[in-house]
Amino acid sequence: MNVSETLFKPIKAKRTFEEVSTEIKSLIFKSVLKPSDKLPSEIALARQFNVGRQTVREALRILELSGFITIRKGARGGPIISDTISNTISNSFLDAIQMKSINIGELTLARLEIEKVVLNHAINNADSSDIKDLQENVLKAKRKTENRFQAFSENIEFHKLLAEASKNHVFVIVIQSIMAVVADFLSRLEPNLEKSKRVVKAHEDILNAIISKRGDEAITLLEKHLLQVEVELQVSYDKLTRNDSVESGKS
Amino acid sequence: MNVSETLFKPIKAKRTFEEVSTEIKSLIFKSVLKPSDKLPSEIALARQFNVGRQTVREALRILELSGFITIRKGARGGPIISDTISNTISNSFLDAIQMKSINIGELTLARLEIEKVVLNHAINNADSSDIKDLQENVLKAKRKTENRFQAFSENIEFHKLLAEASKNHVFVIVIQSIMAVVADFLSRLEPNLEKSKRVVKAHEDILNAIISKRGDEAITLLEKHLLQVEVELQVSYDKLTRNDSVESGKS
DNA sequence: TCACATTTGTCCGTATGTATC
DNA sequence: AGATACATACGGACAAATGTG
Repeated sequence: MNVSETLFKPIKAKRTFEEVSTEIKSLIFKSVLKPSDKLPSEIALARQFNVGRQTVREALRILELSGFITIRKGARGGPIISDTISNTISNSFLDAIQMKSINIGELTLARLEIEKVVLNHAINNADSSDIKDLQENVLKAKRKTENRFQAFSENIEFHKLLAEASKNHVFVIVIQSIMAVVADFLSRLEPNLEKSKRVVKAHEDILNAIISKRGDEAITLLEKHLLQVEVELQVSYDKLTRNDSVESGKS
Repeated sequence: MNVSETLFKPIKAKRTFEEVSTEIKSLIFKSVLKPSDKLPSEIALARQFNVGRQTVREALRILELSGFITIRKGARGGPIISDTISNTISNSFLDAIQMKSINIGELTLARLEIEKVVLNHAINNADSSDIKDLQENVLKAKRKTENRFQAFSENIEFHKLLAEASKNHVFVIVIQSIMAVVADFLSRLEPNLEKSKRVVKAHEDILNAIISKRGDEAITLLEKHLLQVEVELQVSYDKLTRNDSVESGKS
């Protein structure tokens, strides 16, 4: 009868390591524990929570995978509160993408549509600080390519900075997740300086359009840019998957 | 060896439990292990990998949190390959949302923009099977509200079905993640049958517009629907956060 | 209903590798 | 270079849960 009560009550018996991890997690949410704070060692935590070390370890494993803490080994090491959690979502995203075996066209389509929306908001909401970040990003990427290095991470970062200029955290998280997938695709390809240069140029053009408030042009440029990337990605990827007998040797 | 690959993957695959978890994960990716397959017990895995049981447990913990396996206790229990991984992303999303303390307006704005895009693709790509799923969803929700029950999960599901009709897995994953956040917000509010009925009605109208190929109308209806939900959400939420000394009592 | 076997959950002791001082 | 502190990892043990006969 009382369906509504049981509906939201997980009858799941909580395991001790889950209680420990959620306890620590909630301390982080409440900002009692802040980024770069150091947690007690495993042994100390085990004593304080009155549980075994293995239990603590599994709790720490969860927090680590969820991106709340990083763990350093050695003296003065131990669990440390992380400042970012987003790369964890990206990892989950990557897993899901791999499970669904998503192809480049599908990825590009979704990316294009969502980034257009985000760019639109970025154009309207970007302040001088955002513009400065974007300019520095492009400049750094430019210098790198001029020195005959690829600007891989900078070119990924550009899109994250655009998302941040939209002033909407949800957009930021979504774009970060998608860019992780894009980066994963890109990382499998062989380096190509010319392509990297073209990307930097495209970013520069988009940024200039944003600065001079030519919103429609910025979106058109973004569209062209992403479709161009897709073509290059597709070509390289086909070449790669042709000899795709990638087997990890047994040991 | 292959330095170029390790350049962007300085992931320390050093720890033993990580090697174990990635090994099992890759078996899942290669479909050697399929959903509902049963993995050996911890002790058996420890023997086969020639590692300790603690190491196996930490590897299983990772796989469990990543959504690849579920674990049952007791005889004939053990780790089982899951068929879905998406709820994991949603959990990470929820964590990130909580960290950034995202508000309802921000969430609705992003949701609206992204869902409009997705709906657009759903209108163009939905086949008869998608329409049938959506119709059944609305029908089920309707019956539930007529029997004076809320159609909570059905109303969430409606938006996921819309995303699936877009025929783009990336959209599906993104929408699922966002809806997890929405569901989280909603679950904190007190049940309200009238609101649930209004939502079902809105879904029905949107679905009818899709069926009769009135794309623009469908989008307009969606827009109205989401904004209406936002208003209700905001009102209820303000009421809720007024007496917000929410403390989880120890038991 | 009642044992029984299986498997996870948890704790403890110990040993080793590693980073810091 | 040596001592210290910490994570990592192994093995043994028992409790709790759960399905089977």
